[in-house]
Amino acid sequence: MNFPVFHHIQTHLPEQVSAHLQARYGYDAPVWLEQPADPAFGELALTIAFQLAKQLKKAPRAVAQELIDELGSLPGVAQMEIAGPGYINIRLDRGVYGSSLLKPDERSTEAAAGKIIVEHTNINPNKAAHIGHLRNAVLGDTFVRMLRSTGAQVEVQNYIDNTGVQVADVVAGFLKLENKSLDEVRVLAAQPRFDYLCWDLYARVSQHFAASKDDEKNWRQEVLHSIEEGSGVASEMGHLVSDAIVLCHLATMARLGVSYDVLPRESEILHLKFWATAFELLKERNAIHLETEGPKKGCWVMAGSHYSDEAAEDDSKVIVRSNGIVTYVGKDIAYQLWKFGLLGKDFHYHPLLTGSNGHQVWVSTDHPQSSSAPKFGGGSTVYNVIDSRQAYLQDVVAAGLRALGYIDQAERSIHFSYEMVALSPRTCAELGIDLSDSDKSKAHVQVSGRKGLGVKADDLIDKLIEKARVEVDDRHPQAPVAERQAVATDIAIGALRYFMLKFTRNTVIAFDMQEALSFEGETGPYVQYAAVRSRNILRKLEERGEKLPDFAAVLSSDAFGRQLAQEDFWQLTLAVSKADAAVARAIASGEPAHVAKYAFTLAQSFNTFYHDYPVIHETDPEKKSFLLWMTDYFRRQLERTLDVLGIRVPQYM
RNA sequence: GGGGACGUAGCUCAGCUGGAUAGAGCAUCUGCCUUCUAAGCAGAGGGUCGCAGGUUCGAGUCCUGCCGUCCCUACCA
Repeated sequence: MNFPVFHHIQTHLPEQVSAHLQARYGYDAPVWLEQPADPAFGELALTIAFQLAKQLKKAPRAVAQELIDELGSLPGVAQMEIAGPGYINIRLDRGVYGSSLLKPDERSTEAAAGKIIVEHTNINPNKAAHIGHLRNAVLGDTFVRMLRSTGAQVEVQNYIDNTGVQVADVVAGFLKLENKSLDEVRVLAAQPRFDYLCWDLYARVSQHFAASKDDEKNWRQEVLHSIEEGSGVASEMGHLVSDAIVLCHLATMARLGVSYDVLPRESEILHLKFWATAFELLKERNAIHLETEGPKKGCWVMAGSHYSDEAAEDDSKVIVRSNGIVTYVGKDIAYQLWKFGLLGKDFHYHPLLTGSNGHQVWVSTDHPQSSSAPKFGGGSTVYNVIDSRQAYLQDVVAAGLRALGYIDQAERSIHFSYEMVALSPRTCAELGIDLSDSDKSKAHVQVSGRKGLGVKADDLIDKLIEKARVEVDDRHPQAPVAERQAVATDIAIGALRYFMLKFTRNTVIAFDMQEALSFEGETGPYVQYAAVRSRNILRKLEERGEKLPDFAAVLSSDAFGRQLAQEDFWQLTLAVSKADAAVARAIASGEPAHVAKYAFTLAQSFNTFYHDYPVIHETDPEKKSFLLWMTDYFRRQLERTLDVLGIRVPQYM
């Protein structure tokens, strides 16, 4: 028998019950265990008697009784009892449960189902990152951490659209509005916060083009063409700008502990003819067709029936424009094919930079390199972390795979969607943003790069650190400055990451500065504080010349039975042991918010425990050992869970 | 017009495949720092789960209709 940690019980107990039902009644539906609302009802509950009662035409309570009698004793279970109209409440053996927690963590050995690719961040490299991008990166990075914590093999990709209109517009701005030469831009790009400069320039260019005449729009097209073809001054400047801004973005994300394995770039998708290859495939297998009449005459389009059951007959998505230029979706289909290893082509790579943790980031190039990069792409499942507004385009991409006959891969192309981050009216006012009357009446206001409307990621991080620093200085005026700054940074990042994770994905966040700057209540710092406190107890113990006992030697199953007979100890232990179950559930539902929620309730449990039991001053030896074990167990689980959330535990708080 | 998401406490949000008395945080109010740090703890008030039907032993959760909010519906990305 395996040891009965909660997650294990929750997954294996139903299997045993299910097997029994199959053998006894020929009943074949899945069996689920529930967690009763009231802890007094036990740890787990079966509601299967209700369904079974209907089939057997017996009273639910009678069926429940029959089940209890026939199931006999199950491992780790102390007793089962009937409650209410026919619930079967399950009480676990507390002594066995507690002592099983002393055994070292056993990593799940579930068969690795191939490589999982997670694509996230994907910021247009033409301006500074804003809070919306932070939500994307933090969600993606946390999901990656969740998957990796279960032993899965995960590759993180950050797609760089370095040849699109957004980069082109900034280049147009430098050339046309600013009359800058290549060398002048090169100097600017080497300066700090070049991304801020481009943020402002992009907003100005967008306003300019919005009000401009047609001849200027033609000129704008020329810049875009030059960049797509990869020749001319505009193209060179495009690379200069986008390469510099990518580095800005990586630096911003590194502040949050977000890193990547590989940066596939659009310029290589074009120059290495990924699209040309995909185009041939799509034509060959009739996934797209050439429109011969109507408004889309001369375009290669995908019929609406490929990507939507609801599509009208004339619905179609343009993949190649009548001027021969492929759309973004077309390039994305080629990219998605490559991710699954279905394109028959690969990028060349060169090392871009090495993170502070020694992690190597690679970027695509179009020329063979001497250095040997790992094998990228060829995943078995692909998660694209992209905001929900692009659901339609993601459907088209998956439909492309399906139309090519890659049904399984289309199924495994998962749009990990999330709602946008908007701004609260109050925060807009604080930022000095003038709102139109229609915006003023709304609950939140959309950020807009074109309007330069938004909160820059680095500004927010700076502000958070500043605020945290005030609190740290207040509490630890004697500590070295560098140390206080490091602590303030950990707290600020913890607050930010937690804030981005506490909402479920399809909730629109109305970003409010005041709310985001809070360090109390359901926040990252609250959880960090619990972890710090647990460490403090153990540190204080050492300062007193004591050390942690050998728990396995001191705490027998009987000892656990005695201590866990106390109801609050039992409830706390249960709560702490549910970390794996929480992560498993969060992966199944695709909701990192569930892990955040668990971390918070875990911290709440610890703070209650901390308040109620002075661990170090306990005089009863067995109880003291137990309390120390609880403290240490809390600490480990808090640290593990925070690690999954990408939140560091500060030295002190 | 078509497609999608949402509507839960004053505010911001959870609510796991339909289960037992609908939960947090913030805000408001009342207590608790000579104790392992009060970024904390204990407690109080606050709900026709948008409205109306339906399915079910059981509905915040599933179905239908209505009302309201938001997003998408480009030869932009």
